[in-house]
Amino acid sequence: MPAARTKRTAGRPHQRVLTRENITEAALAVIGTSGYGGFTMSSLAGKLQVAPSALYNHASSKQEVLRWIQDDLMAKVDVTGFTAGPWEDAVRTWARSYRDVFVRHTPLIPVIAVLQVSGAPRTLAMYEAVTAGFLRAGWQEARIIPAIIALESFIFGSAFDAVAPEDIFETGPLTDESPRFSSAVAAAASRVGGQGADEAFEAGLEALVRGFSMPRQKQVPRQEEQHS
Amino acid sequence: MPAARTKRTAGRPHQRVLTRENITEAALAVIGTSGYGGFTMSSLAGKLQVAPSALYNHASSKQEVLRWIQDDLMAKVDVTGFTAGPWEDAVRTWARSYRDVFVRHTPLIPVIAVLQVSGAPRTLAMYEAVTAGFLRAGWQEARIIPAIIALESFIFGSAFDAVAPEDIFETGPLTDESPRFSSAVAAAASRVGGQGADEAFEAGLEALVRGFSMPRQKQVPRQEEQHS
DNA sequence: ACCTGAACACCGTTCAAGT
DNA sequence: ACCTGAACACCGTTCAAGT
Repeated sequence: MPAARTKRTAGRPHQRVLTRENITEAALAVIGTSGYGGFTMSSLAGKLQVAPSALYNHASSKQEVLRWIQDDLMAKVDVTGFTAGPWEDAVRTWARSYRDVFVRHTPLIPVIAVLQVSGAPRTLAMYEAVTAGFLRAGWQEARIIPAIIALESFIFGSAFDAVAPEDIFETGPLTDESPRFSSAVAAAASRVGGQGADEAFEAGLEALVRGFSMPRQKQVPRQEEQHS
Repeated sequence: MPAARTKRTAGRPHQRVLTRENITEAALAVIGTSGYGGFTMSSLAGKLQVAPSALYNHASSKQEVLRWIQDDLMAKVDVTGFTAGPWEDAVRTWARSYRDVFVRHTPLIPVIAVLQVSGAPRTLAMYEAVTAGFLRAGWQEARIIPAIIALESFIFGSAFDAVAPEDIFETGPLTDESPRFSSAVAAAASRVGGQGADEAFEAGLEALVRGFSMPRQKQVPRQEEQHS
């Protein structure tokens, strides 16, 4: 790594260190090694080898840096399923990758919920791809946004759940006071397969996909052919 | 024996100020007026008219106070539907009140996700009531916990969504780059009814209820009639 | 046993001063 | 134009000293 860090890098034009891209990249590096607890403006500045105050010439606040990270991560969400194949499969692929991306970034979820899409191009691109897939599957236009929001709510909540300790439902000394719940926890834990959070996510995803793909009418329908 | 005023004295027993109940109550008062941004150990101590350091004789950390609040709020969630009537209605009542309670307390959601039920008696009582309702509806025991977790994930995510500004989906100058999404946003916004978040919540809740109440046809052996 | 006040080790952010 | 270093107004938490 060359000592002279800013000026003339092998004939290339002058490169600035503190760009949005560099800051975002450095932030992700800090978070990757130290987590969000270790992500401070000071640690970020240290990674970039500048004084903390220098960051404020390029980002208006730590919150803005978090928004940059958020939009960056959104590009990693897999929307390829929405261009071909059944809607159900596309939603499953999208939802799983969406959750996987944000499981490691749960502190961003409160940021996402407030994020204005107008300033987040990659987030917007994701929504466009998802909407296109819903239209392609024949969805009525006015129903698409509520459905996307509902799916996202489930995905964000599931990301939180995925980082919870495995034993949060162990009732310990209070088992006698919650016999049915304790028994249900034991029954769920004894099943094979991976983590409890994954099973819950898959169960909920399946319920949502089925619930949304059912013909809508007021009564709970009898079992019926859902889609060709 | 000198005036032992600590316990069991006739007349007016000495009342301690800094009990778990008092601290929780004061914390809720501070949050009610100043929000979570204004909720600090200092402001909490001010409300109780003690020095901040005094709190640490009764709570090990701010995080513990947050856990107390969380368990306190859980008692407000309506589980009455699970004792009588159809499972679908009980879930709807429960989910709506659960979301309503935590919409004003979204900063607690990361706390809840990690909360050990063994130290949260009211949280445990809620789970016991919900589990009893699922059993009453004929649910297979091993499926109950994943379904509850999935519903909770949706509820927590929806609580975040409910506090988002209404215009987060306005595409502004980027409308041309996301024509289908922008059009869908406009179509959803033009509908009657309350807020977009409420419509999304109801749509997702309905999908989940339907999806979970459908007979499962795929991998699992046949299931008995769940509800009459 | 429980409270006070000072202190500690941090935060994010601002700003005059430099180049 | 952009960085530095000091400073500001906070945090949560600890602890010796008091009663």
